[in-house]
Amino acid sequence: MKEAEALQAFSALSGETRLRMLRLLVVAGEGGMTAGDISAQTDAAPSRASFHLSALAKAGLVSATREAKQIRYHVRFETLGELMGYILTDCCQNHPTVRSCCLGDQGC
Amino acid sequence: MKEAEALQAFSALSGETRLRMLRLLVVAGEGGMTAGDISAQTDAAPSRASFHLSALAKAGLVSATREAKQIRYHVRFETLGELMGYILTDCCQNHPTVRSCCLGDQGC
DNA sequence: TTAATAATTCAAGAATCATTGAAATGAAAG
DNA sequence: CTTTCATTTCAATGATTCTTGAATTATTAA
Repeated sequence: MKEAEALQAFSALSGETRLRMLRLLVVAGEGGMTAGDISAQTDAAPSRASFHLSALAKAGLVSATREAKQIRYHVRFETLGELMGYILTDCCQNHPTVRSCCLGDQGC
Repeated sequence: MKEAEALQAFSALSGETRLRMLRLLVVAGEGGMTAGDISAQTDAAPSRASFHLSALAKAGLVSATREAKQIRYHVRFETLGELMGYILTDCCQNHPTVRSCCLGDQGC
């Protein structure tokens, strides 16, 4: 991940509504969620939801696929992993204090 | 780390100047850097550097200590580790794809 | 084709953030 | 005590970003 992409990802994650949307999509898992469901569950008007979802999509944090009349969104864990890698390696040069976040529950 | 702190951190990292400042401080290591050095090495006027450094400090990503006439800044790896933990655990629920970023060079 | 539904795009104004230069603060030296 | 140096704070302007509602596109059904 390049600096420009990381900046875009940080920017996309730095809004309350967008972070909540992403977390909703994480909980939704494989099934994802439609734009309408996301709009409803975040109390954001459709145009506002669409605006924020497209910011997340532009940053590669979510993907969108049309499904009949609706558009279904999925979280893209790959990009989140790359962002983690950027922070850990490019930004923090693998500093052990940062790296220690990896020592959680299910090890690695 | 709470959501509000994570948002503040993402916000602090979502600017080119601030990300560059943080990376400078990572490279500087234990010694840290003075506000003047950071200002000079980023081509940012002193007031501008001060503005961005205080945003980083407010997010807990850097610390500041006065040293005679100068103020020395250090990166706070702890906060960066907590941010990584937030993304991995709170945000992504330890999803293996995100977790795989931990499998780099010096293992864990 | 027409109507209905789901979502996006657009335009306007509101709100927030960044930049600049000048003034103020804090610390050391003469 | 005054001056100088390093940095921050302040105020004004400029630039982005966010929000809202209306108009538009895309899809399906009647």
